[in-house]
Amino acid sequence: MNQKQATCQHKLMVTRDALEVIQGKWRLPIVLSLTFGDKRFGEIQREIVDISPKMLSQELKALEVNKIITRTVYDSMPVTVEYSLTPLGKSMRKMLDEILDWGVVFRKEVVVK
Amino acid sequence: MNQKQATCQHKLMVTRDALEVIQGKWRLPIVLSLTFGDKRFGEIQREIVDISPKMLSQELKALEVNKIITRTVYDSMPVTVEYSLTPLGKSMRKMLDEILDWGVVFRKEVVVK
DNA sequence: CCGAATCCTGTTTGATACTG
DNA sequence: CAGTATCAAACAGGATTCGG
Repeated sequence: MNQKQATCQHKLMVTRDALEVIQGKWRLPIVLSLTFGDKRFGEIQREIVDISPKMLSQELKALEVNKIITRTVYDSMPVTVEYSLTPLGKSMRKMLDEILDWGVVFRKEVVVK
Repeated sequence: MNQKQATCQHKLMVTRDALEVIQGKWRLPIVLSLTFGDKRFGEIQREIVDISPKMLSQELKALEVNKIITRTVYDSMPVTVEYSLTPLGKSMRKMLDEILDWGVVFRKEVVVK
């Protein structure tokens, strides 16, 4: 399936595409947090402790543009906004798991040593 | 093994560790390029077309510090410097594959559409 | 050939305060 | 609650020059 065109050049291209979404300090943490269930703005902010509302808002927008998450406004009083993963967002699961697994290895080998 | 402490908070921590290495425009591409075999500075530069020598040098150093790659100098004339993945670097393979796989999906769903 | 050193710029990120 | 506005700081990245 993806073993045709598996040249270094081709892989470099795909990596760049993926990096556009993955990149930055906050996007992966946000996606990760949403894998635990739909959340509201404030909930995410409380979970990712040191993110500013500005960054959160900005990164959520970027993720929405890239079709990773959806934003739903409930016209209650006060307004409630919920964020949830799209199918594409959910498809990041395996990747996320591998990153996590490697993070554990890296932590053991380098961070704590 | 990693299902104890698999809370959202714990995962967020590990993600941050991994992100420190993964982050930036060039690190993953560099590591990817080295999965195809040991390479010299110039070879990497020719493969990752639009990287400047400064960035390449800088990112190679960072990867070395994090024990992802090793730098070997051969005292030939002129000097030759070879970069290769450490075992830790090689352990990124699965993660890299998943990122690649997801990159393909993302490209199909968003980039080209 | 393999970089190091310097300088410079624009983008990213952050702190803080404020609004519907 | 769910953001926006503003201003400042940090950093990534590029251009150029230089050396062993």
